[in-house]
Amino acid sequence: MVTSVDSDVLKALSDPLRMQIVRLLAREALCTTHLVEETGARQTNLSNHLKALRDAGLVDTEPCGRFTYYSLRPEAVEALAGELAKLAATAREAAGRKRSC
Amino acid sequence: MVTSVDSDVLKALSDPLRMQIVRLLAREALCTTHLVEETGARQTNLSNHLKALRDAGLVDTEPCGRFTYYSLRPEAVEALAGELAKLAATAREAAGRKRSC
DNA sequence: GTAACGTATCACTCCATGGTGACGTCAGTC
DNA sequence: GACTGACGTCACCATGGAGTGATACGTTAC
Repeated sequence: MVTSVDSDVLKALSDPLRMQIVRLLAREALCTTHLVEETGARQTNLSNHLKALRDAGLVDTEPCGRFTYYSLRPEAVEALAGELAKLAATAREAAGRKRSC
Repeated sequence: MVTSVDSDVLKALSDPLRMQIVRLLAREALCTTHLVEETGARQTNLSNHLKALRDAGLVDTEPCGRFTYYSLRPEAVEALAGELAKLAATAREAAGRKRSC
């Protein structure tokens, strides 16, 4: 498929809390403790969501002593943005086309 | 919030069947019958998903006799793509920044 | 008029997923 | 060594959402 638009990434981003995490990580790398402060969510809950983001390839982890730094992977977000832009372009040039019933 | 990245739109796109519908509609306007043929899903099921896409502002409807044509709204997809690109850009320029523990 | 067709809505079941507490593990401090 | 704090994993429960059949509504054909 040409425009495969990774469904896993979209799913990972479709949760409001995960989206909030991604927005925070876009500004600077943070460790779980910071995210607990910023979001008000429980550590366990965050750990689950961070695992989901990791599995989707959206964030990188970097252990630092007993802390773990999380950072956003710009290329993953860019890839998704590109796919969507391509989809929109396709829709624009197909505007008006309709299959007859 | 600057990068508000509409969570509803992401949620609407995060379902594989809905993503498939969007991809089909990007190429040409289709009515439910066509989508039933293309996807193999039940009419009721499709109607539900189309409602979700309508509510998210991703598709337009155009009644045509007893048929209803659905078409993708490029601007909705473009808006999302733009937000994500902006997010990726923020992440790129913040690369290396980390909050100390 | 009635029949047939395309589509939307409702009520329901079932499954996936989010949130939580208990617990385990690893690193640093004493 | 023991203790504490930072994270991750597991098992459980509750909720949301997907899929479905029955049904209602509007339009076209007869």
